Amino acid sequence: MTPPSPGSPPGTRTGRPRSAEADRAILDATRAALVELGWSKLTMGDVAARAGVAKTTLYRRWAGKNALVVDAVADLFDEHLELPDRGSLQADIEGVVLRFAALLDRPETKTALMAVVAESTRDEALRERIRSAIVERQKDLVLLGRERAQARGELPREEEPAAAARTADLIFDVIAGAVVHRTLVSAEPVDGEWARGFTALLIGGLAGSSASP
Amino acid sequence: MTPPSPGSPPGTRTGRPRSAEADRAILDATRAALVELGWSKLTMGDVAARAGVAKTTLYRRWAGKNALVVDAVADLFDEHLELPDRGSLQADIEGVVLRFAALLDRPETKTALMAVVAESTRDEALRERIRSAIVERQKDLVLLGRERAQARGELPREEEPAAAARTADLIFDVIAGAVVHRTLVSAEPVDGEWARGFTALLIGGLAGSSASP
DNA sequence: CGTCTTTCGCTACGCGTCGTAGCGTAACTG
DNA sequence: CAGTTACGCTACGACGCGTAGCGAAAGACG
Repeated sequence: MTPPSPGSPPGTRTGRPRSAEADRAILDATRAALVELGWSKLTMGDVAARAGVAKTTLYRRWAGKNALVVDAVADLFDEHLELPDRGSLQADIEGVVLRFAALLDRPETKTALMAVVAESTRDEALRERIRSAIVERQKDLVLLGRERAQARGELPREEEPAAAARTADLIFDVIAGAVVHRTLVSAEPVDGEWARGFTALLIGGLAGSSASP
Repeated sequence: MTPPSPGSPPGTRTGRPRSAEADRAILDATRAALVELGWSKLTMGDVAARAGVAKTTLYRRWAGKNALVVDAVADLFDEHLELPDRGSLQADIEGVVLRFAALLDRPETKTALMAVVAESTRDEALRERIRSAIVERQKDLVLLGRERAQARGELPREEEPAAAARTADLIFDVIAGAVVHRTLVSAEPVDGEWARGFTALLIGGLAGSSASP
């Protein structure tokens, strides 16, 4: 019924294998449809037609629009997973901010990310999927930058693991939240100037000197 | 055809007036439906049935789901528009953070806010409506707290208006963005402890002492 | 009071999307 | 070769959308 036989190498199934090309075509078509139509007007039938596959094929692989779009945009977040060491905390934060902003600036992600996050408030599985496929990867960049700063002595190390984790969560919420809010709610560009001002605020705080070059 | 006569007091039209009670019933029904069904499963027909009005009445007043939901949640944001002076910048920021968090914690706003923001990426009029009805009011609270802190001498005044506006925008994006991200993406509660840690970070910056009481 | 104007509830409709069922065919395994 | 799974295709019922048309109700105005 399900596996060919218990004990055979997992991933090796009998029968016709799924077309990897179809997968790629569907995800590409989904991103194209997001650009042209946006989240709300994207339909499964349209994606199927663009990808050159039958609508039933989509439903065999994804439960619906939510899951499909999450996978489609998650692909974009796979591309930039390295953070070059720019030598200072200030430069590293600016780098991760600008990189995250570049991803959010794409029309596919703009319209899709907030929509799936909105859906995730009522779908725990979807939230977990978003978390592992998108959020956690961005968070790793932030953690990496923090680690480097601590190695340089720019930031204090926290010994207690729980407190360190809380601080890391806080920093990530601040960075990601600010970039998302600036881009999607305020609808203003995250450019180099904004990144510099934000980084200065994050490092020095409100009490620090006003951020003017 | 359109106005009774050019020159008559605007807002005074002949004919049967619109029922204010129906307006209230519809918005109440919309919020109730958001709680029970969430954004994606909310339908105009269902809202009309809950409100005890005909579906056509909804369409006479709102263009569609987006506009209706924006007005429904905007009502919630009208309730808390004062910020008691707690005497210090730290306490004022914690106050505004907790207040904003309390609004976001409602199930109606959780599911609706991100959805309409997502739609607004493709609808300029909708974005403007969100901005004036929701975002700008929260921003005023932040500006008020900043003004008080400057009066107390806790924060420096910026003389150049353009720079001051940029800084204000930045601070607001950081505060609102962090709270939204914590609540909706990380899906963790914004409680007093988090508010204290966030405020300490915002005021003192990463370079400041680790925020441990 | 009667007339005019606008809103209201109601019914009915065409349209598009959803998600699934059923079938014959294609691809791969042993 | 037989067995198994994926695929394309068609068709279908269900449902929400947004609108049209109607008679009745509720105020404004003379």
